[in-house]
Amino acid sequence: MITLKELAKELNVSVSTVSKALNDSPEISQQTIEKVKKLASERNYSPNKIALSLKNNRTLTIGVVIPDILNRFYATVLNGIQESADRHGYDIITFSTKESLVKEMDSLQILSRGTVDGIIIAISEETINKNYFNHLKEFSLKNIPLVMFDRVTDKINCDKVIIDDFQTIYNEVENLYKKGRRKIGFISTIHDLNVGKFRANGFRKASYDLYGSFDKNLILKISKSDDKHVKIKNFIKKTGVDSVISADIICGVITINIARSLGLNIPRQLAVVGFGDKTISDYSTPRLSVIEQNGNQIGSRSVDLLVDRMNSKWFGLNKNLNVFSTEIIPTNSIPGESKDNT
Amino acid sequence: MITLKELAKELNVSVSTVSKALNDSPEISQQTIEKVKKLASERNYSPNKIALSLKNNRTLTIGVVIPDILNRFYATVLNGIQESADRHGYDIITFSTKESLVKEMDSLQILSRGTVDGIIIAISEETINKNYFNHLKEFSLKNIPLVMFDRVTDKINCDKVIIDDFQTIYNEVENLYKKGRRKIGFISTIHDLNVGKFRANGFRKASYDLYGSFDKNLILKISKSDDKHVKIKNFIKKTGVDSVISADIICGVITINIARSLGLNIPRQLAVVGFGDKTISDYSTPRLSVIEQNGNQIGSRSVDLLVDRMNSKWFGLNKNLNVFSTEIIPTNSIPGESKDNT
DNA sequence: CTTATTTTCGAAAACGTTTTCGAAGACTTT
DNA sequence: AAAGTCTTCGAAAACGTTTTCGAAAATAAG
Repeated sequence: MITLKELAKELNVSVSTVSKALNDSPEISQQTIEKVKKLASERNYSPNKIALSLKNNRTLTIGVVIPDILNRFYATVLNGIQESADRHGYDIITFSTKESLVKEMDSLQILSRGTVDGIIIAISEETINKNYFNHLKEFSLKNIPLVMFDRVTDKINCDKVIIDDFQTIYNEVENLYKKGRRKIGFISTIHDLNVGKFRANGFRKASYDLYGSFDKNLILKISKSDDKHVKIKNFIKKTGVDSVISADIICGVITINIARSLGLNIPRQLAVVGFGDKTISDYSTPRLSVIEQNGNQIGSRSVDLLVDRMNSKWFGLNKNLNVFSTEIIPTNSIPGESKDNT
Repeated sequence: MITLKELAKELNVSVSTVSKALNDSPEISQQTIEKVKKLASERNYSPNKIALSLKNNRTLTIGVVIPDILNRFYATVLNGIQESADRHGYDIITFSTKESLVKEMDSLQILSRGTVDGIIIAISEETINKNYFNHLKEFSLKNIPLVMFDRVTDKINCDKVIIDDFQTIYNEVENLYKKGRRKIGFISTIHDLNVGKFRANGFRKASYDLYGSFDKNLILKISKSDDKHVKIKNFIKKTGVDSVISADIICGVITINIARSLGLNIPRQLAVVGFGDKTISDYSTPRLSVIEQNGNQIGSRSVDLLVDRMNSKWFGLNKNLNVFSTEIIPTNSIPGESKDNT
């Protein structure tokens, strides 16, 4: 790493001259500017980012905290964050909390030590369950901009980016109903998460609105220790559903496979649709129709909101810093062959 | 962000006293140490990481450059890197190059500006194809430790972590042969990558060794624009294979689905095994038997090697800095029901 | 030829730490 | 009481930048 000082010594000028020359300051003569730039490029000098950060009190780095990087949805969001951060000239430093509150607190602690200009976070499952948010509140105090996505909480005042879980499922139920489905089932492995509850509520409300009643046997809750294959098979056989909505990524595919091994025709005898992403649908024959949460867009919008807020913090745009927005990203319906396409 | 200076002013002592007190220096009396620590914890002071980095010429940060974060294998490696870096007290800053040489160069350029102590990288597809590695060579010159994994090249001298693609496939062919399979097929969507070639070579060599000959029709190369379902279906029908090895993650699952829709019994009439990871096997019925590249371990070992090298650079352990090691991580065979288990 | 103005550069401070070294005060030892 | 030894602290430098301000040199004006 070559420094300004070394360049200066070699050229017999002062450090300040070198700095100004490289920044095309009018204080410096064209002649020396060229001389300096020539040597700088020979030695391929580029300014030390750490020193700049210290001087400017800006790191041009965003901290990202997600519950699990192996979860494809969060990987997609991270991808969107990367792209957008890149566009805005920010680097990102990532933490994966493994759904643990302690790890989340540790990560935030590290990030609060001056390494980042702002933070994007989806809180962990444990954090939600324990209803503990003090570690997040401190950021508001420290005046470090914060954006939450997907896993959010009312307890914290900040910009948020979410999808409308309730409405999405509601619409999907309605959709299936319109196609003549009269026994719609709902499978979920995430009923203890907020988003899981919202989705289940959407299902429940739609059932009431459409049928005038709601049969709770049509909801299948699967926990981590359960054997998914067995529970789903029993569910299909016992309830005799003619369609199934899966609240999570994997169960949709499994349902298709099981239904076929039970000799059911898809989608004629059983329509299947589930949350997921495009690639997942490749894993089943016929391809699963998926409701896609646009992870890339969620990530990208989170960065936009964060950058906005950081800018108004530094450059004092006339924005009211106490008004926070919650942005709802629409879901996409990706048609496969596992339900009736119009 | 409260600073030493502010604490010092409030306590009417010098900055150096505060610093020493917080670090339990014997120069400072117990009395003032306690006084300082009390106020520091009240204000929950923690030292600014940027300032420390500048002072110590150490950032305690590792740069990670991967081809695509949406590729589950790389996400898994990243996960392993995270965990191990965490254990060693390092943060990580990530770049996803989208298989682009330019993005790779940009990322490395940023990382060379003093933000990281070392770099872990899997080079992009374009980089391999264009055979261009100058941007990597500069790091050896700048004396920034570098570790490559998975996508590596002989052109660069550094520590490397890989799996033995050739031998893994070779063994798998042998395995199937021992179970009585006599028409073993090989499906690949990655034949233009190094690892893809190694795997194909393993297949070819094993065929020669076992059959004494090699039928090139038993290799199916699928490119990005192809319809996987169609090509695989034709392949199965035309060749009449009794077993299939998939060189990539997804084709194994698809093959199972297609075979079943063709009425083939799995594994009796067609055994299927493919590269992938545990979770992927859930997507098929019967569950796919997978050859798992231990991404977590690859990531974790990469960090270990890097930390070793950084330590010997700073603390000058007697290690010879010009001797580099290449570590081979074994693959795991995760039994599903899609091939004959012993 | 003197004075005013511009051009061109350098010294120093600042960002937040840690560390070296010197100094003042307290306490021991004769 | 004088000299020596600890104990306890502060000033200053350093890490690599940028920026402010002042000064010297060069040019222009009188």
